[in-house]
Amino acid sequence: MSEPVPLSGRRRVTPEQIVDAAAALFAREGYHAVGTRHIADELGIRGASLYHHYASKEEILAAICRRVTLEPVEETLPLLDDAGTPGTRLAALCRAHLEHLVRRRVEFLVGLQELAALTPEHRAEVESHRRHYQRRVRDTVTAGVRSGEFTVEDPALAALALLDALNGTARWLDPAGSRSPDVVADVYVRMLVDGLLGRRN
Amino acid sequence: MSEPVPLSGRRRVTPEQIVDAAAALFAREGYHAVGTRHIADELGIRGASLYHHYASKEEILAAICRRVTLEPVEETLPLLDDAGTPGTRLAALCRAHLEHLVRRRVEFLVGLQELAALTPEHRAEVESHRRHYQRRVRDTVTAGVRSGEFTVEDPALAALALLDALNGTARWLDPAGSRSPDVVADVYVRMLVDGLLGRRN
DNA sequence: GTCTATAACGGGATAGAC
DNA sequence: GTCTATCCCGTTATAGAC
Repeated sequence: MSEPVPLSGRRRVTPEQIVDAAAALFAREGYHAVGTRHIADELGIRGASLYHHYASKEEILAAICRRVTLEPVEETLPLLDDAGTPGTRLAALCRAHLEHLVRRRVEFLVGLQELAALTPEHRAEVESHRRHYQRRVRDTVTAGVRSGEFTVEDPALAALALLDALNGTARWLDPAGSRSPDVVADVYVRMLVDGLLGRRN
Repeated sequence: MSEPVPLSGRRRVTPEQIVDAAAALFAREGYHAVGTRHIADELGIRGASLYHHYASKEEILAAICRRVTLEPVEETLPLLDDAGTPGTRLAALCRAHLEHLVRRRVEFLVGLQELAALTPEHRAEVESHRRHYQRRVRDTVTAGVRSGEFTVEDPALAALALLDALNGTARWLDPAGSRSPDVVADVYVRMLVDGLLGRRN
C-alpha cells in the first residue's frame, strides 16, 4: 500500500505497515484464514515480532476497523453541516463517501465483513460510529423531504438504499477499470440524489 | 431453520439439515471461524459423522453457495421473459429478488462473504451464475433505456446500483422488524424502478 | 449412519537471547 | 525491535468398531 520495499534479512517495521499488510490479506482471504505468520511473511519479519507492536491479532483487526469507520465520521460527515440545500449537501457527501471508499477500499471491505471477529467492545465501538453516520444521512434525507426538495416516501429506507448502493461499489469499482472513480461518482450522484431521492429540478 | 428437534443421544441427520445448520453458523461467525465440531454439535452428532454426508467442510460451503446462486437464476430470472415492458418486468424481478433474499437470508450472506474460501472450481461456478444474473438485469435496463421507458445515462452502472441496493437489504432487513419485507419491497420497487431508473409515468 | 480414537498439521501467543 | 524456540490447543480428516 506504501513505503519502500520489504524483502529479506532483518527488517524494521511500523504499526502502519502492519495494518496495511494485514488489511490486504484479511480482505483477500478473510481474517480467520490469515495466520499471524502470513502477515509477518508479507512484511519480511517473524511472527513473534508482530507482538512488539500489537498485543494480539484481533488488535490489528480492530485498528483496521476503527480507522475505516472513524474517518468517514470525522472527514465526510462535516459536509452535511456546510451551506446549501439537503440535496447539494448529500451530493457532496456521496462524492466524498466514494472517494473514501476508493482510498480505503481493502480496509472498508474488512470492516464490513469481519465485524464478527471483533471483541464485543471493539464491535460496539465500530457499530456506534456506523450508526451515527447512518443517522446523520437519514436525518438529512428527512430534512430534504420536509422542505419539498426530495419526493421519496420513506426517508429511512431511502437512506439505507442510498448507502447500500454507495457501499456496494467497493466490491466492483476498479480504479484502473473502464470507468474511473470520478466518472462513477458523477453518475452515482445523479442517479442517487436526483433519481432515487427524487430531487426536483 | 426447520425440522423437529435435535438434543441428545444418537441422532439421524440429513444433508439438508447439515447445510442449514452450517449456513447459520457460517453467516454468524464466518466459515473459517466455524469448526466441523461446531456444526456437528449443532446437530447433536459427532464431527466424524459429517463425513458420511459430505467429503469435506468446503463441500458443505459449496452446497450453500450453489443453492443461493442457482435459485435466483432458475426461479427469478424467468420473470424477465414474461410479457410487459422492461419496467414492469424489472419491478417483478426486484420483488422476487427481495423475497428470495428473505427466504435464504443466511445462505445469501454466506455466498456473498465466503467466496474466497471456495475451491477455484466451485468459485468459478458460483461467479458464473452471478455474472449471468447481472448481465440479464443489465440487458433489461438497457432495453428500457432504448425504448425510452428509463432515463438513466449509464445502464450498466444503474444495474449495479440497483442490485447493490437490493442485496444490501440482506444485512439489515428484519422479517420481524417495524417494516415487513412486503412493505420494504413495495417501497424499494418504487424507489429503484421509478426513481433510480427514472421510469416515465 | 454414528461412534471412538487418533493422525497430521497449523493456529495464536510467550520467553528470553541478542 | 527482531530473533529462535517452544507451548498448548484446535483444526480437518481418516480408520475401523458397532
